[in-house]
Amino acid sequence: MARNPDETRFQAQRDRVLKAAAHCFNQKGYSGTSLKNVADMLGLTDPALYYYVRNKEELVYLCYVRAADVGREAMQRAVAEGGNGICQVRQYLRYHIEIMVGERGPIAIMSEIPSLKPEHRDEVLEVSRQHSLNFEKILEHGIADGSIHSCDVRMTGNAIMGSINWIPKWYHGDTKMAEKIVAEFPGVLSRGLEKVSR
Amino acid sequence: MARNPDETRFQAQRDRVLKAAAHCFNQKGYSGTSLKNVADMLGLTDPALYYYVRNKEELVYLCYVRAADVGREAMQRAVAEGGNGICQVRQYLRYHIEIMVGERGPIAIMSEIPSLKPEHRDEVLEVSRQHSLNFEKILEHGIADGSIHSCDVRMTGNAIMGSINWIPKWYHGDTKMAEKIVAEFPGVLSRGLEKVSR
DNA sequence: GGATTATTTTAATCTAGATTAAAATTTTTT
DNA sequence: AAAAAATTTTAATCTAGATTAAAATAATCC
Repeated sequence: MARNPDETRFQAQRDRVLKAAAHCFNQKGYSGTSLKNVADMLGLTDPALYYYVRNKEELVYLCYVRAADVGREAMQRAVAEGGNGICQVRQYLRYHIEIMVGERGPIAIMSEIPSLKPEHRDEVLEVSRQHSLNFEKILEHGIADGSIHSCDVRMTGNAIMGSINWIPKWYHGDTKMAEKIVAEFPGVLSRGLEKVSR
Repeated sequence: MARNPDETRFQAQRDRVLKAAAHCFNQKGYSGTSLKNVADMLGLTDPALYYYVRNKEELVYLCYVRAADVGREAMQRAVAEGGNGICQVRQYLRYHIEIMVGERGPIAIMSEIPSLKPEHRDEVLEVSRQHSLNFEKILEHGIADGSIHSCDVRMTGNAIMGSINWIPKWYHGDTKMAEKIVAEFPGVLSRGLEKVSR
């Protein structure tokens, strides 16, 4: 029962489980996906999943942690690169979206946070709140440096995050489409922020 | 068992059921809400709901039909008013959002379409596809009349719809917030579309 | 190649919550 | 105010799908 000291194989397989689960949750909805559905995608039988997660709740939780990590990573990269506010926004959007529609995907939509057990729910909510705050900071930074139009950063952040969060609802792994999304979305979402002479 | 000839009372109560259900689904997620949760909100007991809907699947279905109606209604109003493309977009956004955060709300997020039975699923998908197409038409109209920046209407539409669809995830009925959303969102979402001299 | 550990399976449980049936209550009608 | 219709309740079922237990297979280690 104790896991392999070098956890590489276990971790890799667990990651495959999480991706399969994210795919199912995004496509069929949470209630619509049984553990059997997830197992089938991997050529396994449902009880095998319990080798990788304690239960279904933890499966969802881990999917969400993974989703949160992706967002944080994208934002950190963008901020680390520096540049003015609008530039950081664009880079963040680009990185986040690239990951979502790329190899690392699918990333789970956080639709069922309330179904998580309290500790998990609080953790995920906190992380995602923090993510929003960090995005708002970039916006404020951009307003201060004159690259972003003065705006309500809370509402603007909510609007942009909503767009991103919803992507997995309509993007289903078509690579042709993926390129288009990566090419178009950052622009579409950031154009309204740019400060321009009118 | 036969319903009252003037269905007004029945319909009104059923509408209350649908609103309560939408609220629960949005807050607790679909799997996280039992019929008892919905019934509790109305001071009823779960089997009472079966007087208004055939089963849980139909409850979800009706919530989605209601959500779709709201979107269609908002768009029809906006289009009927005429004006150039950007103006219609703004009006549509305003109307749709006003309804979502107003008295008619909460409106269910369509997160569980795949869980619907085939006929219902197909119908809801078709209606929502049509809604997207209609929005794209407005965008094209705006591009043609010079009020909207040339853009990929599919991606732009997806972005804006995503923002709107996600609203119920973070808006939980605070009226102060509702005013802010109505005041800010249409602008935030449409600003990037405006054709401006750069 | 035998022993130990890791992974998966088959075969049972177990349970929340959806659903149904029948009875009770409330409302409306005349 | 009795009868009929509408609405809701209480008390059982019924079931899909999550979970557990024990056994079987596969991989790794010495």
